[in-house]
Amino acid sequence: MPTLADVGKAAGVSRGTVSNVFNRPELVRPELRQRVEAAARALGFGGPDPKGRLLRDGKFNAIGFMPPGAYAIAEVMRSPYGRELVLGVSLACDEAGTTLSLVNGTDNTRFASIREALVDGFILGHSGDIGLITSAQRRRLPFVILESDAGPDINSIKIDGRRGAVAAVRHLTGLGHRHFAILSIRRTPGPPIVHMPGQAKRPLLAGFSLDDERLDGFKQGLAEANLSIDDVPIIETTPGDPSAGAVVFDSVPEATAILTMSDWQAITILDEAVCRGIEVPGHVSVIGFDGTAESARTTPPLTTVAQDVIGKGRLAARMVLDNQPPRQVVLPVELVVRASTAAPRAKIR
Amino acid sequence: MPTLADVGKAAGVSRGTVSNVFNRPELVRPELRQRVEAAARALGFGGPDPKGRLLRDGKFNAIGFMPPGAYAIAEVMRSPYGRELVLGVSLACDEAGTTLSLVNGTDNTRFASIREALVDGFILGHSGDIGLITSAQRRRLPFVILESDAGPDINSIKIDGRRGAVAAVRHLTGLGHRHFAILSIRRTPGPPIVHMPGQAKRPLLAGFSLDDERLDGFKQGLAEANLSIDDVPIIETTPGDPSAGAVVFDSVPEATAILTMSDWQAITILDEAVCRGIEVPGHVSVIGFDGTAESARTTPPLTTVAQDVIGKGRLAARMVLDNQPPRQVVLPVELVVRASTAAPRAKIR
DNA sequence: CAAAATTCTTGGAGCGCTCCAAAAAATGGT
DNA sequence: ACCATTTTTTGGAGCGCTCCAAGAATTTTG
Repeated sequence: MPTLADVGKAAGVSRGTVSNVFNRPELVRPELRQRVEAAARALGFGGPDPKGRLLRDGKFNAIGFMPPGAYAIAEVMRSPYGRELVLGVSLACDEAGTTLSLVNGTDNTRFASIREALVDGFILGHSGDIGLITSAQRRRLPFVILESDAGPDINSIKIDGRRGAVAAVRHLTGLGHRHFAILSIRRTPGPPIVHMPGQAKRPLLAGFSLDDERLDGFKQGLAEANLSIDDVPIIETTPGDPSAGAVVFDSVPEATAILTMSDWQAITILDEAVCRGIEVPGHVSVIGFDGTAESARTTPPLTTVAQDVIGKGRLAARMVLDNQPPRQVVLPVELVVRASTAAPRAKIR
Repeated sequence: MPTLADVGKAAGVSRGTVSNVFNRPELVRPELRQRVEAAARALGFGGPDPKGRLLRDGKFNAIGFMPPGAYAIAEVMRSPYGRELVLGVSLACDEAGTTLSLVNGTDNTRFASIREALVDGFILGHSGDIGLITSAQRRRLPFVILESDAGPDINSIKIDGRRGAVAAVRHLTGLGHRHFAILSIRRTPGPPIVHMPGQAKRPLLAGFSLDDERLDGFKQGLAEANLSIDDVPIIETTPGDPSAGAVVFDSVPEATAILTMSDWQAITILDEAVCRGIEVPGHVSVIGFDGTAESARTTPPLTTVAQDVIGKGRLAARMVLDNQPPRQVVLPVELVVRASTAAPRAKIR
């Protein structure tokens, strides 16, 4: 690869002049400029290498997005929530003329990824791993963490998951439902885990504040209707796991209402329901979470606990870009009632 | 920001030793290592700055994705096609442990973006602008261009758009349709442009080979049924423009079949049809393009010219990552018949 | 036509790091 | 105690660039 100096030598000028030809052409005499340009072309020099400049002035002009938990970028792109989040971030990046780096990192390389990412700041998806946060702090770059409790010195944005979960349950108990199943999020790869009532070690408080809050909200909502979450089966599934629906219907056939933690999970249920000829909301009500665009397009359209995912992504990017003193933002949620929920039938299928 | 040298001074060791502490800790005596680590902590040094390393060994470990045409990243993320494409790319990036940079660039900054992007190679969305390609070549990094004719020295991947378009028309004419409307892609911002038959300057051969090929395929398909594309209204709309449907129904009320260039456009039509009480496929048949996941979830599910978008993205990333001699890949398409197309009713609404 | 003003070009310094050959320190063997 | 090994640490070189003060060339002015 030729460098500025090589071109300079070929054209009989100095490094600095060649740099000027490319960066401030108005500073160099037209005739000389042409000579330099010709030399550059002859050598196949395509302009100053950004690496050099980078070291000199130190801005990457990029922000990084690190997927939540231990997910890969592709898993984010697959999930309706993840896509809208990235869309929101990209909106802010577009405005700011910044590159958006989707930073990869498997479980064991996440720390290295944070240390090495070529970015001016980053957005961390939620994580139960406190180590990631200290790792991010060490880098001394502005960053924001999503859906995690991270204390007052750290930028964070989360939704009011508890309130959303309560609202979901109230809606359903108000409709007359008494038999629930909860679809919770499995945070490790693997098949669905079914926690039936009475079993030891139910997955409350697993360390992910996102999940814990919602579960806690479900608990509260159920309690308000004199129901105990301890009597409700909880199924942990990996987001997008297509077998989720089958497992739910097989292990909790008596449920008339299914609470989920994401639209994606709810959609999975809807798909399986179609396969089995189970009617939604006739036989069973399903409620999503997030209020993604997809939730409005399903058949039937999903009742869901909506949040402004795009706005959240955009805000996250802005916080990183603006680099103000740390804030902890809690975004509101709103129950959007559509057609996937209705009163239970007197007799169950 | 403290540097290796600062930490070294504080700990009474050399730059090189500090570097070793962070990169090859096994090389340095435990006791010394601890001293250095303590000094680093005291100074708030969070590890070697990646900028320095970068200049030294020159790999960004990232590939760039530059949106097609003059679109912003957010526009890519919004479109079903764009999302799947990025998903495919991210899949390959995950496997390779590479960062995916979504490179921003408005019309006037695209060249600069290519020149400056901190990537080891890139994927260019289709473009009518040959300048972009030379600009990319100058950078002398592996790159691939999507859906464009770029000659034999350049990596490119495209689908067989002509064949797909022909198949779409055949399907419809086979069903008995004789009255068409074509939804083509407007490549500049702005409202839909309606080209009625007989008007001058119809938008065939607009310079985007993607569009041109499909239009040409439509033409051929129509010709096979003794129909002329010159008699078919063509409406150019910006992808995702919600007014597209209204414009089509208003300006071509006699059409019994609507050909589009993307699922997204077709979905727009479906939405508008619902608003107007127009039945699909009862009153009008609609055919999509791309075969994205969304196309299977609409009501009714879309008949569409399907391609393997995810596979395309993945292949593109692989080509960049592998840096082999240039190839020109043409991917097959397949007409997926679903429920948005049917024989026209005898009498039009 | 020399001096002053202006325009253009130069090359040193330095960005922070890693590599590596060589020096220094520690260890081991006799 | 001494020399040969082995283990640790050192610091120069260099990655490619931009900035900038200073020097060179050119143009303007009196």
